[in-house]
Amino acid sequence: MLSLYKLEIFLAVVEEGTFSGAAKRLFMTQPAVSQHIQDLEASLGATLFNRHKRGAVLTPTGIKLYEYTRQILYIVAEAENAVTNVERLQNGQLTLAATPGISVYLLPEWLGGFRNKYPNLTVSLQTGTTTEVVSSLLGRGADLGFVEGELPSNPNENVGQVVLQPIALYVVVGKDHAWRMREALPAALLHGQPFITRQVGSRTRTWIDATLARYGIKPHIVGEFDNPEAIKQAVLSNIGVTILPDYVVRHEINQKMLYALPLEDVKLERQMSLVWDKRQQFNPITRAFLAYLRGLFPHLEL
Amino acid sequence: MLSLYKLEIFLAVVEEGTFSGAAKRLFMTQPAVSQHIQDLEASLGATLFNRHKRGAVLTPTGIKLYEYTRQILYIVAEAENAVTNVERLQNGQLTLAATPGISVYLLPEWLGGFRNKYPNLTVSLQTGTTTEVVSSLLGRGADLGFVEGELPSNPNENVGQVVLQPIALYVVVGKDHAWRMREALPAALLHGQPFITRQVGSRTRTWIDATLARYGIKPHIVGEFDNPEAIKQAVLSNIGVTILPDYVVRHEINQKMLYALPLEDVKLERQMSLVWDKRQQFNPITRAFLAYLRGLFPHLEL
DNA sequence: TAAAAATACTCCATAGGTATTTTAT
DNA sequence: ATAAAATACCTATGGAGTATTTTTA
Repeated sequence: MLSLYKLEIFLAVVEEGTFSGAAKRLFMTQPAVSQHIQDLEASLGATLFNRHKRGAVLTPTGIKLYEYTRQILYIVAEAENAVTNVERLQNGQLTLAATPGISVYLLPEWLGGFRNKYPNLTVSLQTGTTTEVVSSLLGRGADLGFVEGELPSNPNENVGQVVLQPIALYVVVGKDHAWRMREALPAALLHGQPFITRQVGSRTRTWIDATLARYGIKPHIVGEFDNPEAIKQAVLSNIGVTILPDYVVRHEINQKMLYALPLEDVKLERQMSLVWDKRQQFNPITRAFLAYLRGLFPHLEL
Repeated sequence: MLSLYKLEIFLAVVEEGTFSGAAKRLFMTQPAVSQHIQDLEASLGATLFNRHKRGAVLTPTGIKLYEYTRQILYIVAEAENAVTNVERLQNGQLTLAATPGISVYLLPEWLGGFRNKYPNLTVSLQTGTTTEVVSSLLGRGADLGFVEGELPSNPNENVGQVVLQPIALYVVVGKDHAWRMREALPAALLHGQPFITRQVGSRTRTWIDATLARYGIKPHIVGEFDNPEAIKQAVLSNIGVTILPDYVVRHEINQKMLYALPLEDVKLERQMSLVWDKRQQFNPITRAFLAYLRGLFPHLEL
């Protein structure tokens, strides 16, 4: 008998174009994929792919099966959505991927409310760069992703994106810093300042560098870290100043341990977006999470 | 993830009304069925059946899943039909059920041609009474059935039937019998004759008894066997006469070892029918066999 | 020759069995 | 009391892994 699992693997091979690519997407090994496709071919008595050096090409029979497979997996997903009772699900899992700031400062709070509503579900959270978040989505590693700013430059047609909220960023200085009482700051003052920032390659770093460079400003980098928490600690230790989203330093500002100043002449604002894999339907748990998110972001129409 | 196998088991439970009934239909044990339904319920976080003394009753969620399941299994069957290459199938199996005469004298010949055309397929043949043939079909033990005469009196709405050909029956006598040279026989002569026939309970026995009784004829039963071959051997040994379909004794008549006479005043004719389980689609191999049968019985429109 | 797929093997998880207990009428 | 389902436990097959070879552009 045909099996949905084998059909999913078949679909992955079709979409990825190679057995090894499908294996990667499905987090399994290439021999396992080979085995399943061979099983399928044996149970149908037909060849599904012609194997070439640069990947696997569907035979006419394979094309027919592909059409049916899409229908079948679609209706199966619909059935699961219709009958899954998320509240009572004992072994359900939601996997989210997010960039470090969101992951550490925002998601835990949001998840608290969700976990409260659905105590049986397991929520797991992956932290990584925007690129890592996207590839986790496309590799089916994560159900939803949260990113700050733009997506990778080559826009991927398989990735859906919707803005959740703007993120205001501020220049953040320590409690003994000369600027601490200023209302706002002319951007030019940052030039040559001891500056703590994200590691090269991070999208946030690229964004800050580009934004300041547009005004001819180049701070003096004294520290590069891969997460906002480390940057905050460095500023607390008076190693230098930085630019961070408000939510990262909210607590320290209330405690008057840090001070956040807007720039007078440069608008420091990015967007926080929700991203997902457009190629597949949301599973019931993801849908429940989206419904919950709608409570936090009423404009969300997903 | 949902699995087609579990959905098939779910469907069987719905249709049979009890777990044990489903187990019987699927040729598995009741604990195995319980296990699968529990798995389904756990993976959906929902109860599918309310268990009562007299079987399992669908919950509202169960009803929804049942509707989807029918759709899903239907389209999966369609997909299999569309892409299965029967000729190349290495491990395909066709299971036929037939009553003893058909099974021994007709099917082997028909199957010869079929096996020749599809050498990779395994064909297996079950021999039993009409009732056994039908329950094998409904229990998914056999793909198609062949029966002589009518179906069991309580007509089963799940069983499809189509007549393949009429079966002419003759009085058969041994080579030393006084009647051997007659063209035809008045039925009355059978009264009190040493007669060999099928065992009580056989549909053929019932039919012969009823047909003769309608003319007030009651032969003297000297032998009861459960298959036509044994009856033929008994007639060859001059134990008595019998009534058999022509195809059973064709060879012996050519060899002048037996003689077949029609009755002058009673029409001895039954129908041979093909029967199947209307509740499910034919699988690809069964379809191939039906296509082949159409070559032998051109009027067959299945 | 290099990337992709197939093959060979080993190991473990799951599915199915038997035997038995629990449940509901 | 009895039929149905659940539970407990054991076994075996199938699916996945690693290591390696074969194929083909």
